[in-house]
Amino acid sequence: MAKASAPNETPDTAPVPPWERTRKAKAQTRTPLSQDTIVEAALHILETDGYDGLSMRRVAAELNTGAASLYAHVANKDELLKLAIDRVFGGIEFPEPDPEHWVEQVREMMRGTRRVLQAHPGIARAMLGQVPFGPSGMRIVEGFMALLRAGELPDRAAAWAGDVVSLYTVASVFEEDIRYAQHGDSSREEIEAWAEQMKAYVKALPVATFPNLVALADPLFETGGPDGRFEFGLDLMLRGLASYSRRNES
Amino acid sequence: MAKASAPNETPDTAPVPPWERTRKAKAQTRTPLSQDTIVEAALHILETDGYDGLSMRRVAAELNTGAASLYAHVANKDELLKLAIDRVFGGIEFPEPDPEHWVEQVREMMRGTRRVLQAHPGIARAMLGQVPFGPSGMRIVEGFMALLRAGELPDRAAAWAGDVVSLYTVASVFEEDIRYAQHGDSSREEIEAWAEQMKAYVKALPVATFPNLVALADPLFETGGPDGRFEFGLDLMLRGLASYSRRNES
DNA sequence: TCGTTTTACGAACACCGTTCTACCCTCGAA
DNA sequence: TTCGAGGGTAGAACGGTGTTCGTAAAACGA
Repeated sequence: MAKASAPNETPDTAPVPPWERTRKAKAQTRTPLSQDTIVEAALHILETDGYDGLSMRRVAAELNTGAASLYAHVANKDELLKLAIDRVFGGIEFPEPDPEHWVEQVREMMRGTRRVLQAHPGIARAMLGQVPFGPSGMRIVEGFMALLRAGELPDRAAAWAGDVVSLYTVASVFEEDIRYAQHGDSSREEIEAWAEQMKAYVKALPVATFPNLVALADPLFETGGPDGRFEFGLDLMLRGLASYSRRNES
Repeated sequence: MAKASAPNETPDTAPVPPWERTRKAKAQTRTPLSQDTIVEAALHILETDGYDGLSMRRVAAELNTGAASLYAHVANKDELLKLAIDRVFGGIEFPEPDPEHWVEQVREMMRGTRRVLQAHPGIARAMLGQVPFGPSGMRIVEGFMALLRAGELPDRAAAWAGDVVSLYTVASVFEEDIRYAQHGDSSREEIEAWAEQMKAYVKALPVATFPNLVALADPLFETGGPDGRFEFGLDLMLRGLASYSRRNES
């Protein structure tokens, strides 16, 4: 189809002369990169390979291009992560504030946030320390502030609750990501066997030295389902928050 | 003093022949590496260069040796981090449990933990996802469990509180580490100017779209001192915990 | 002293983020 | 239509990472 074959598309009879510069054969049609496609590729890699699997070269390979090409669309890896985060924020939902049920609404929002983060392993790591100034991030923070204010918390309590409750939520997912990355190769049975081993180890500790650890071995290693611990910690925070509410909802 | 000079200690007159294998000049006496010295070097680097500054080559350079030498003493970087964590745990203190004041005791222990972690930037990152099975870690967890049980919490609440309260504490320090790493080159004035800029940006948002953000701009960007937000979140958790206590301490 | 084991360590491997340079393509002006 | 500017692509290279391999040197014990 080409009017004139490019040098490295020489007919089969003669190989490319070695003095010619190496240049990858052109795709038939050039589908230009864009920030969107790069972010989507990054999110896909996060899901399949986790945070440690995300490299610029990996993203470029996913898009069948070279790593250097990405830099025409994103300033650096950090910016790519920020864009990915804002994309993820777009999946978080929040309700219209209902002052009678603000505590449950905050709870549900954090549950939903957690689920969205869990769908993108590694994104929690990138989120820690980031100020959510992207368009979706601002929307989420506004929605969260609205719920907290519906609870008639003092302004400072509402503002800071946004920080600490979301820190806890993100950190909780991040810790799970780490755990998953450490054990991703193991089967569920292997992980459970390992946990049983740890529990047996704790139960066998000398009671004189570790009376409380031994006594709490069972609940310490009780999983409580996928959300057990997260829900408990969130509940602690919400109980504490409720005690600040002028609505006295507790 | 040497009976026979090693090849690369040829007298000044003749340089070492280039075909001879390169080998670093021997130190006069061989001070052997040890796990301890490696861990100490790692902790020192964490303090001066942060988590991102910690590489095996950097540790080796600190000890005037080659990175490969470290692997005779630690299995890998991950093990080095675990050892460093347990060293840090050794600096955490906890009181003898006093049932009348268990809430304040937990608060103080978390404050102390936070200070110890802050003294080793980056160690918080390494701690997330780790089960503290080193000798110091077990001691700390036992001490923490003792405080929680002094509060007559249900067993599950005590066990899980250990997880979620320490997760929050470690995450809080980790987030600060990230923030510091992002702004470590900036002066205090520059950081404050940047924060003022962000506040002005938020205040100037359209009120129709972001009524709650605009209304909370001041407290959102109020620092509350170095521990303000951490203390607030910890307080929420402790209030929530107290509501579970059979002592009804709240 | 000698053989074996342990420790040390350079080179190399397979990766990383990013920059530099050259090439290619598109578009607008002359 | 041609030419030049600008933007995008992408390989090579730079300076880095954790780790392994193979070898030299030191330490240890018979």
